[in-house]
Amino acid sequence: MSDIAERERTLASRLRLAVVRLNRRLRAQSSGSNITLSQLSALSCLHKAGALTPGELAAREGVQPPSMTRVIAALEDAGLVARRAHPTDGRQAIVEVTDAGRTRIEEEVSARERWLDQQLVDLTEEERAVLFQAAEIIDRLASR
Amino acid sequence: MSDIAERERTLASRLRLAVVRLNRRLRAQSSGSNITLSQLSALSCLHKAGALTPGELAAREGVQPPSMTRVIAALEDAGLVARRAHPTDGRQAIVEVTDAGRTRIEEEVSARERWLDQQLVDLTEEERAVLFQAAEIIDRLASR
DNA sequence: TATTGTTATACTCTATAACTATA
DNA sequence: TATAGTTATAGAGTATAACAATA
Repeated sequence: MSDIAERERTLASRLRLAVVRLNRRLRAQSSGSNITLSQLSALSCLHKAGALTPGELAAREGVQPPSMTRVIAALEDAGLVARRAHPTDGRQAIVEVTDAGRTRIEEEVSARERWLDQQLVDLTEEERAVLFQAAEIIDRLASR
Repeated sequence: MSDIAERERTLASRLRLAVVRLNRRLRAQSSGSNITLSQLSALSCLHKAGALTPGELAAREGVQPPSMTRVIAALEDAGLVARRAHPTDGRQAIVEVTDAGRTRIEEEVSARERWLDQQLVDLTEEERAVLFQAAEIIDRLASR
């Protein structure tokens, strides 16, 4: 194995472990909160996009449609999103964030990310800059 | 909210989404494979550390003892780790990787990380350097 | 009485397969 | 017949609470 391939294997291994561990910590923050991490993620996505069909939302979040069905149902039960009919295609639906959902996003994001926020404040400016760039790169990887 | 706090909130939000998405992709690679991502992670940890008690292993992986009990049981069933008695404390056990486990680590790591490896190869040298630094920072955050 | 580990139980997240309704 | 979405089912991953064995 060449040095470059070896370094990449090490990078893959390190990145995998780091991501698995941080994901675990982030999910653990959900205890006692109102909505789950997946629900918050989908809600944020809808908030940015405006309104999407369930299929579009599943594609953007990178999950299969049945997984998104459950997330949407939970958000709808909580009154945070609403469905309306698609104007031209009776099979599809349009999902959009309600006023209550918009209010909740701000509350939840700050509540759920309090732990992470605190960790980030403790870093140096340079370290935060690295994470900012890394987040963009990782997002690009995971979207492919 | 100050500009710095706002930027940190954005960073936390971006980092959270990136980590959730990459974690999902990494777990999805498990399909068709032999052991799960959690099992591989514990196995790699034991491989590096030599031999650990279940409690030590749980602490290093950042999970609760009952979660590690299940992971160890699966690895033991597969013959990849073995237990032996603790020399001085009858309550504890020593878990270590078997020869079969050592062989499997190399196979699995390369098989499981093939997807991630390919993504990393497609990046620039600078992007890989950012991820390398980010992995260290994230691991430090998640360990606290 | 304190510590280590396991068992019992439950919930989140996600997938695939099968089904329904509409195009 | 093809597409969008849901329902049914299953498995991974993890936690807390209760228990057993040993210190």
